[in-house]
Amino acid sequence: MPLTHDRLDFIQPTLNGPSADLESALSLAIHEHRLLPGTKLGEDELSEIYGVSRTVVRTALQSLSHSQLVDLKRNRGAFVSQPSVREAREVFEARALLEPRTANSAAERMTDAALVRLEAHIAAEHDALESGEPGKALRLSGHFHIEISRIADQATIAGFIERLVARSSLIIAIYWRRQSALCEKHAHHALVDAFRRRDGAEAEALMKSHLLDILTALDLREVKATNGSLRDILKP
Amino acid sequence: MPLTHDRLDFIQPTLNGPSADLESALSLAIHEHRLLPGTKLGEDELSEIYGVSRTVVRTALQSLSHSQLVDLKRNRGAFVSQPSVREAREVFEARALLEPRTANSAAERMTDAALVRLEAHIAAEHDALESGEPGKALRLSGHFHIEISRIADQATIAGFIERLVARSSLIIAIYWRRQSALCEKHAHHALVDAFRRRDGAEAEALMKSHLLDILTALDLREVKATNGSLRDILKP
DNA sequence: GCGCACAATATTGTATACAATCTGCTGCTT
DNA sequence: AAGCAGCAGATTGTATACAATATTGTGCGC
Repeated sequence: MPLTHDRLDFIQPTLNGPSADLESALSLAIHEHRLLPGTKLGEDELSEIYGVSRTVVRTALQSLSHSQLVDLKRNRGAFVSQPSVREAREVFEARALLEPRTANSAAERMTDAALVRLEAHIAAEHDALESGEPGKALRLSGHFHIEISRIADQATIAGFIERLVARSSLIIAIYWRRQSALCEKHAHHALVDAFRRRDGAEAEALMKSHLLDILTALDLREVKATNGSLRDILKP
Repeated sequence: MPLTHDRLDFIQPTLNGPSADLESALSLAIHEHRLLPGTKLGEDELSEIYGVSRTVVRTALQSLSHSQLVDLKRNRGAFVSQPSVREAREVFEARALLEPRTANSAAERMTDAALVRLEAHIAAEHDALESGEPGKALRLSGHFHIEISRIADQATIAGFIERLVARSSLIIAIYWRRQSALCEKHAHHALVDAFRRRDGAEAEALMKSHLLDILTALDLREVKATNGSLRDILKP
């Protein structure tokens, strides 16, 4: 029986060294919107907090910058990324291109075990919402998409989707409009239903409209109250 | 009048520090098949060759590992990646998914300046072949695809394609069968012709068959004379 | 002679020290 | 008072030293 998807799903404990742990911790915080776009991530600061040397902090930050979660500016430091409106649109265009087809493939290759995993995943999302952890719920709902892409069994494309989901989390942090409630629960449930019926076409359509729903719930106008970084939005 | 595309097109001189330079140099060598998959990249070795400290070597290697050009094994070292047959198929499936549509977009947004760039690019490929630099020609022909994706003006997808092209270079290094000549010249020329006519549908079709041509010219069977790494192909 | 254990060597991982660069302030000049 | 020069502080970039780990070589026992 699968565990509820907790942080263990994100963090693979110390096998790749301390820097991977720190990277996971920061990634988690960003995905849960505890670290907001624009926040500066000082090296000394982090090295003190986590009790490691700047060397490993540096490694982790570089890694995060490659996955586009943080922006590394030479001689200036590391900042949580702030995708522009343009990038936001591009990310969701790319997702609309990749994910529906991937959902279709996933439906074809769906196994009972995978179905159970997805259902447990949705349950965990629900629990997180109930227990007043919206950040965790948001992270899980993003991870739901990653889980699907993995079931589709195309590691390369799954990797791209993982990047896109990560970037989407930042986009949501910046451009989400408060009034529209984040009710992915229904959409995810409908997807699982389609998967259960191995209905690829339906899953594809559902995923497509689901992504569109998210996109239209965004308020894609420049600079929503940037905290932290400053000056970068005024420069050119 | 655009310069012939030389290494300057790959290397943006020291603005991001020595590690970016080293990364570019290694990336270039890998793309030109002077460094073959499986080759070990020792840190001391590189630091001596390029006259920099291991710190910057390390940074460069990490960067390359994130773009999947090198494989970083904890406590073992860095090796030029060796994509498996399965990965090879996935990469070309992903390319078949992304690039034809991207070529279509590129045709729509094609400008005269961009056309000139592409033509110069093909000329450079030709020159490289003529002057007995097949590695350089191969690298350029890969970069041709990246150039197109940039013209399509979708940075996110262009980034994905760049990764795929890089990985394709490794795949070709491993699985290319000698007998089939690499005659991309004709395909690239046909693509430019379609672009010149702003014929998106034609460009899309051409790109699709072009990718298929490359894929079918590969000999996708496990382990073609792996040099270097060993043991990893015998382990499980 | 073969196989295993242990030591020697080499290579990577981490921490720390020093250098380079940027930021922000002070105080002078106009 | 506004603006610029230059200095002080802080932060990042780089190099080096040390620790941990894996690989290789040697010798002992069988």
